Amino acid sequence: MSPSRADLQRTASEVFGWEDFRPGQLEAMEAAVNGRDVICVMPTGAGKSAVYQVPAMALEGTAVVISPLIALQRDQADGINEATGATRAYVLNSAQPQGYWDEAWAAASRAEGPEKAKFLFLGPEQVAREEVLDQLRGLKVSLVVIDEAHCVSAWGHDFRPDYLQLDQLVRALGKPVVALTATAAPPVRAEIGEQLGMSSPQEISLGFDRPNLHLAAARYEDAEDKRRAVLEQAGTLEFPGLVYVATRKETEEYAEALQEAGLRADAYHAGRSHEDRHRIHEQFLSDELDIVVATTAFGMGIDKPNVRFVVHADIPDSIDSYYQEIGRGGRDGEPTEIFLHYRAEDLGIRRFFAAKAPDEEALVRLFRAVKKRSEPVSAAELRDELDLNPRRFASLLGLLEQSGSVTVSEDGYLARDGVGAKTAVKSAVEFSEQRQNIEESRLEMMRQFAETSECRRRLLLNYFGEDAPDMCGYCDNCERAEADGEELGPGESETPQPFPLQSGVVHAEWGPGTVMSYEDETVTVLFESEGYKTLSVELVLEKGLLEPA
DNA sequence: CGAAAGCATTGTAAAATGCTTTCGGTGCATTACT
Repeated sequence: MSPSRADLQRTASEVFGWEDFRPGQLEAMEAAVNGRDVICVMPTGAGKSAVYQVPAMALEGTAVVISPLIALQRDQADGINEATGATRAYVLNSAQPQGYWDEAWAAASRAEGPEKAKFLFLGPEQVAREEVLDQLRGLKVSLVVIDEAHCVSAWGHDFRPDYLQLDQLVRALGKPVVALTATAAPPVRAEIGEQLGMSSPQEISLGFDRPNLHLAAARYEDAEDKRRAVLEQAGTLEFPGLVYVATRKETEEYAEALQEAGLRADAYHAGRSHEDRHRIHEQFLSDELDIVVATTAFGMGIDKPNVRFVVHADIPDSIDSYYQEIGRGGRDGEPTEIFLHYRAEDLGIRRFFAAKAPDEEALVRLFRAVKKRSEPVSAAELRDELDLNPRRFASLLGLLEQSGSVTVSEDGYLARDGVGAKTAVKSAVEFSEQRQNIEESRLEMMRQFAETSECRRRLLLNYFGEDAPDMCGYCDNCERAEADGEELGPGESETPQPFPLQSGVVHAEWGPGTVMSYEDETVTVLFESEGYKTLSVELVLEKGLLEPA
């Protein structure tokens, strides 16, 4: 029988010392113990870990936790082992000796008791290994947990393509999936569900509003003007704070300039040594640094309450990334300054990072290798045969699978009947182009945030599918409007809103979509296959561009 | 896509101009070296 609400509460209290739950936590836990897939969207610090840790301790068997960073896995495992006073969690990766793996497998196979492993932490790369998957199949598994689940869509396609094979794990274990993330706009949520092969997941979203973050932005024509403004501002805001930039070189340059101004600043990016990265992280946590200037490398797993500002010297690639980064500010609920320094040219480097066309020649070879077999073939066998670099291989195979030319089952990959190499490559390329269109439209939404003259908080909340008042009163645009004596009460906005927010609409060319926001006499619609499109409300009405779905 | 570095041109000396090339993020695992 599955654990009851009272069982969950008792486990939380006895094992972890948590006496009460925050909103959404219990709901998510109950769904999981009752065998339902869950996508749980909660800000960091809202107790996301509890959502899987409590059910995993209350259920029989071992939870398999997939997490993107080994450092993050260690933190979680240490927390569990400390709370339980025993080794209940194991972190498995290539740095561990065989003996440790053996010990973990043995501990997971034990009968329930104080020595049984209740959690195994792995990265997607480990789960993609046949022998690891076989071992997992042999265990009694309670839950499959995907931590930082937005990585599935952000990293899965090229950077860490093994994320694309997680549906194999889900299928092989046949247990409820708990996907956890701090940010996920509707298309990201949809992709998480799809990539993980979740069946009608329950979506639990805790609310995206962070009222203590003061949102503001400024636009520049000249790069040097922007640089000066960033440095000047960073010196006057209350510490500690974060400055996000696009490149490693910029982290070094800004950090140096800030040091020369007498501040305790350092540069953080993935090119620095492990020692430096660790030291900077520690110094930031203990308030020994005023400012960390960082690329996107700095962030996941940082839970510091008193970050007083988050300044972007370069625009991020999407509102999802932006929200994630600014969300590291003001966790203590105190007023926190969030500022975006923007130049239209800065969008260029984001386009560059997003632009990756698949290798058609390699796609042909891979598809032919699958097609010449009448029986399903394993990924490992294909990889050995084709001698492609492993990363590219996984990304191409994922593309063939997602574009529908290759099917995957527990036995392996099989070409779909009647599909030729030419068609397969064509669909894969089209699929990849469509994904890029969506990426481009997400960047376009970020540009809209940067350039808007209306309430920034409303734009953010609408992006995540939440309703919001016309004006929040606590962003630069609202303050300017108030100073100018503008007053926009509800329903008084000049632009007509022909379709309700979040309602379904259909466009003749772009198909079905969802109304996300109204802004400056335009309406933004999220189309399933095209991403975000912004249309003039006047034209929509005049030409009948949208029909209610 | 855009910034910056590298290089050649200009026209008789040095530095300024303009064209071409290069480079740019995120982490796992693995491998070849100290």
